[in-house]
Amino acid sequence: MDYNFIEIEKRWRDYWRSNQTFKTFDDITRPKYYILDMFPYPSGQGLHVGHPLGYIASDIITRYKRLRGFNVLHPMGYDSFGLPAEQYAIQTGQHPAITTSKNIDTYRRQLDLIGFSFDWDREVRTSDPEFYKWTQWIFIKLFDSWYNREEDKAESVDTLIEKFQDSGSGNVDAAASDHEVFSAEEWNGWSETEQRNMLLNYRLAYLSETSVNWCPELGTVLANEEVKDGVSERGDYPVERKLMKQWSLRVTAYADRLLSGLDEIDWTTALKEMQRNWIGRSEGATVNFTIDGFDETLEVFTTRPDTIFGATFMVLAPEHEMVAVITTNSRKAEVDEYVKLAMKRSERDRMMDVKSVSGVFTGAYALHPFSGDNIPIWISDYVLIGYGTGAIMAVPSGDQRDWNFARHFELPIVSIVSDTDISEGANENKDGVMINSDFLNGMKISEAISTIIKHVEEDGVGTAKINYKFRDAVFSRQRYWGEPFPVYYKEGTPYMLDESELPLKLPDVDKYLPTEKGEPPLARAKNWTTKDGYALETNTMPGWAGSSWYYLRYMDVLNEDEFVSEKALQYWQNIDLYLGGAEHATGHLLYVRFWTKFLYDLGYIPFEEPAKKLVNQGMILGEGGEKMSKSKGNVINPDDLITQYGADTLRMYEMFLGPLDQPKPWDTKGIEGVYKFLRKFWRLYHNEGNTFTISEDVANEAELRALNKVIKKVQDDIENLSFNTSVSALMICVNDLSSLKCNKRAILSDLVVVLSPFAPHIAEELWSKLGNDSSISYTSYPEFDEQYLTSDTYEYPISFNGKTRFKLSLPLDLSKDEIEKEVLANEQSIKWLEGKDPKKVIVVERRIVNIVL
RNA sequence: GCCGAAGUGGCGGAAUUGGUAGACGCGCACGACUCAAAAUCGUGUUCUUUCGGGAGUGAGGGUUCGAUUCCCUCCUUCGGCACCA
Repeated sequence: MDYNFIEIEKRWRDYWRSNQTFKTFDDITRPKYYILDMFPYPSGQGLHVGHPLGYIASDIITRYKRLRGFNVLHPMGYDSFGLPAEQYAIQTGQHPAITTSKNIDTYRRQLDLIGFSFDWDREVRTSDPEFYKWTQWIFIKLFDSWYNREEDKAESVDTLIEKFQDSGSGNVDAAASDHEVFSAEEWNGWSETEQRNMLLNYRLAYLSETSVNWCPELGTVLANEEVKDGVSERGDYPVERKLMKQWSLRVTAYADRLLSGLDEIDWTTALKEMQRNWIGRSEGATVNFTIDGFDETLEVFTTRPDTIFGATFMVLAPEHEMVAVITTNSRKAEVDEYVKLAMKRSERDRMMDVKSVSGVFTGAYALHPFSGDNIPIWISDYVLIGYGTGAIMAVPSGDQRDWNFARHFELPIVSIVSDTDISEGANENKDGVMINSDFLNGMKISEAISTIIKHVEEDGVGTAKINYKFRDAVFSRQRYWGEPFPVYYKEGTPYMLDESELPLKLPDVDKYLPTEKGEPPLARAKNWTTKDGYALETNTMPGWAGSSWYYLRYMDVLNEDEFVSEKALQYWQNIDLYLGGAEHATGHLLYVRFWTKFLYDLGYIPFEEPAKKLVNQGMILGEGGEKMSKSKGNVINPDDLITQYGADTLRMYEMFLGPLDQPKPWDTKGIEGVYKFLRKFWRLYHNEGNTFTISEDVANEAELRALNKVIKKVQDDIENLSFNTSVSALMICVNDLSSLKCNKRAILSDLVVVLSPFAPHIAEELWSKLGNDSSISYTSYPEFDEQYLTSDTYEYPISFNGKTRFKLSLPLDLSKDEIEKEVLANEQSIKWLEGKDPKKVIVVERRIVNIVL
């Protein structure tokens, strides 16, 4: 075999390892570039060809940037806590740490085979106590912080306690679960437990009884983004709503900054839109309706307060706390039954069945704050407890869902906008002027909105309000294989461990299952208490805890005193380019932004966004165009391809398949083309006998043109992440040089550098054969010479009425008139002119000549 | 239903600011080398044609000397969200 990739690739893998070629230092004399791949969860299946796609792209950029003189941070690690290892542990009794470490070894072996230039000395594993020590540390910081809305940043709870001590809660503007007004005297009179319980309303990590997504099959709660179509993302098990005491993170405090920050970063519009939709900001107002015969009021949120005179009934979510209070005796049986039914229905059923209208009248009436009319209060599951206040004022003329409900139960529909037909459906557009609306009559809708808000606020019945769709993130999991919380309980009140006691390591348990009483697996651990005998938290953190800050740890992975040093942060800053799958749009990528902003607020890091630029690589599909999966049996393993063709071929072929960010089907046959290219490349440097043969002759014009073209094309393409076209450009260049029979050092020495980011093993081999002693990785990318990219003639396409008919080579220094004259005088033009006079001749220099007849 | 991305040969795809549509590769066909095969090399390959041409970038319209590229309407596929008041 002429090009012996097996031998070559092994040689350079060994060389890179023994010479620590890719070890990265904090060299402040050179500009930095931080490029990161989303780290993988090390599953038992190992890698398929889809996984390394992003890693190959990032490795090409890394190697290119090194050639450009950048000090590149390009690390890799493992998101090594997670459900599959735990499920396996439940089945086999094997400790998840053992399975995980075995899987990591497989991943590492596979990654090494592909020739990535990671600095493995900086590897992180989220399940390593030396790593999760700092995850726990950040959790403590979250617990010890509150969000000061006046300053628009997180602060230590000490400042909040001071405010409470000095002047109570009245003047505090905080992100809170439940903001009660109390005086300094009241605060100072409370016991420590009472004070701490009150503070939980403000802490950024807090314990509360919340309605959660409970998955009985997995035995744990799930975050909203871990639930898809009412079933768990992992395993497709049904999910139900359940009230449980859970740790949550107050991510909603950052809603506005998470939104506005999107304008500052170079992420795809699709991804930004997903985050915007997920956060779901909407402007409107809350309005309080008094309930006939009760002291309590019903608060509703509406984005269309202008439609208030069209409100002919109210609807509460079945779970709403007022339902039990206001229901009249005569309606009680029916309401109870409806509530019971609604609670029993799974999320999934509820979603499946959005069309049908159902609901029950409570027997109670609210008073319209302006008209004073009695309006009936109904309950229905089309109103969600989790959004707004869990109650709405129903305006059937303006909202289709309310209209459907009104029609079904024969409730009145009052038109409130002029010239609208509401006989067949609600009018949801915002044209026209208000009617039947008392003091709003005659106003346009935008004017009516601001007017009514003013009224509502003056009358003290409501206030302008911004509402968000997304909720605080539930942060507890009833699982074993996750970070233990650094939390213990004194009489039911949570306390944080001292930092000196971190990491709080995962204890051993006899089984990885919940206890008979239904407690999480950690409750099985012996002596799961503090030194003083206080019970430790038995929940663990969710999978996304470690990934919310891991990118910081790479900068300073061995630091035992801090999660990352200021010095490392000052040099490396945030990620210049982050590559990963779009499936993390509303999970990881929202939380990592949240933690980054939080750490910024506390002054621990000097930037507010984790990644300046982010690219989603498209999925590689099976040969038939469907997702690759074990169950479909269409998984392509990179190891086999590397054995058959070599890693350099695999790398180039994955790039050649198509644009990085688009999904594309795998076609194993196509890899031959890239393999042939590398062999042809090899032969440029070798004679028929496969002996390295290089000429010292001076390069000619044609050879220099081919070389300079590829130098420019590849550098432009890498900057634009257009790797498929740079592979083409390299193929064209090699085809040209082969026809020119070029084996001159003057050309081939630069060419191998251009190829090296893509196919590093063969490049190193030829580089060393060219007589270089050190790795090609740290040489310089060649500069192209403009003079070989331009020419003094241009082959003009000559078109008639926009259709190209022939080509004519003309000197570039001709004027437009001269070009026109030349073209019209040409004998082929005469034929196409058919004796007619051209109406117009368009000459675009260096582009085209178009003759209009 | 709403939001986002994308539709180009038999296939993956190229055409970076409106200027030669189909680069590069796969596949296919034919040829060279060979006893033969593999490998390699060469030639051809959008469709159609009466060999002059004609048509052609999801469909239909528009702007323009000129549109894969810009505008409008629609269709399809993929991804996300989904009773969000």
